[in-house]
Amino acid sequence: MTVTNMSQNQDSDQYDGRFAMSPGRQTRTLSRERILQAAVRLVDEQGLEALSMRRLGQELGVQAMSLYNHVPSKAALLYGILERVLSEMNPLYGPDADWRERLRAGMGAFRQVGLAHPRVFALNTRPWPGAASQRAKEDMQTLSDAGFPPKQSVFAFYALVSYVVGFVSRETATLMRDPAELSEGLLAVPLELVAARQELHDKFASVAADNDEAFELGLEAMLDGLELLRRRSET
Amino acid sequence: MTVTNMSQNQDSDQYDGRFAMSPGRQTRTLSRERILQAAVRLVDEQGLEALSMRRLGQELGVQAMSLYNHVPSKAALLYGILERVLSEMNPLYGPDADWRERLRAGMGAFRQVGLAHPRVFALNTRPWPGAASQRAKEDMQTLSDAGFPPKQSVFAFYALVSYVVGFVSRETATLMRDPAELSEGLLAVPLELVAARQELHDKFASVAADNDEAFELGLEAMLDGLELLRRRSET
DNA sequence: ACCTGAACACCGTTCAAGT
DNA sequence: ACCTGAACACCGTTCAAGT
Repeated sequence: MTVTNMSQNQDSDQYDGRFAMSPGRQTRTLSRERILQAAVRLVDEQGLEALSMRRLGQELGVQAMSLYNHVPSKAALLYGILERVLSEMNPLYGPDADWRERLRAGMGAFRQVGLAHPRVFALNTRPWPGAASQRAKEDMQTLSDAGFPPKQSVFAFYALVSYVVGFVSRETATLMRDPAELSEGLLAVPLELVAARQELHDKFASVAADNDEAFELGLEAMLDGLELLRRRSET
Repeated sequence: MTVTNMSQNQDSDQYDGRFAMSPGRQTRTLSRERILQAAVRLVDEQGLEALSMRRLGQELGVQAMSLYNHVPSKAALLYGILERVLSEMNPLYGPDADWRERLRAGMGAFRQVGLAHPRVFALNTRPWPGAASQRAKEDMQTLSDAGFPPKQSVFAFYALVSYVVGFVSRETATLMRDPAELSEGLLAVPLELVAARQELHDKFASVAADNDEAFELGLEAMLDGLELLRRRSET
């Protein structure tokens, strides 16, 4: 508001502009990495609706337009977020695990990243980025090695991954939904329906609670079903 | 701008405002029903991103703000769209169909509405509206009648519906995606990844094509797995 | 009761300009 | 090479005003 010149001499010791930098924390220089990191944090904390270029810039102590020097568009940013999050997948199984153990681990790892980043999970309808499609290839290979014919290896993988995607998308959607939001917020579900759902939920109170158990039941059922299929196609 | 009184007499015969009404087709009066109908059509044709209050108003030959006389918010509008589309579900099975046939029909009907309205399907992470949650109850009852213990009836239903949701959301997402959009449009998938995917797709060319077959394989596997479970819990 | 126009506080992105 | 400010063409929604 007062003097604005003398920008390039730094003889004054009190201020070098570093500290006067507005609410955001602009200390290190901007980079794709730093932007994605901040974006994931913002979405984790405030949800996808809260992510705008302006808001993200602010978070990084920078003008919105500066982001475009490192990221071509918001769409690319979203894709980068998905990529970053899915690359956290880390299925654990021993070297001599059978196909069921391997696929169980793979699907479990996928669910875990969903639970770790529930508000990011909605992005998963995009084509899978590198890390995830690498995982897909591995799993299909596992199925193939286990004796599934080529076509069935693909279909069996689709079957498992469809189940997990569906399960986790319901799970994360409910995790993110506080009851208040249900009736008036983003969703605007009519009130009588909220009541009806409440009733249905009370009815199965303890039941609906245990997502882990529900997840495993479905996963094991699918694995059992696929095992039947595998045996049937063994010569 | 000129005279503004004489509002309640209607002696002028030339114009009653009906024909001077701007590009849109404002013939019948506005109503929630008419709005939802236009909204579904707009989303079916142009996608969810194209649906804005202003655009929808224009489609109906009316100012955006007029919509708020019949619909409380855009969120409510979206929910209405989902409701309307999901109410099209119509599973067909004979009166003496067993649980597998019933569930197969139920899940098939769900997939069909997804295929009929691929661009609407993304809304399905919202809590299910009346028609769909009625269907859910029916299916859980079927499972219960077939001998599944109460808890397993719920979980088995979740398992099936999770599979279908996951499958159809991948299916509709790919249906909606033209290759051009992949690399530059909304998705902004990096080019080398597009190539990699192309390669993977070519590898399984004829395979990936047949979604119907893939869907049935997974569904039957799940049903088989659940049948094993059911038999196991029959005393 | 229903429709409108102007306004508010936002968006993503382009572009010319600064350093 | 990277950052900025102003501008453009949009958003959803409030509110006072018209009929």
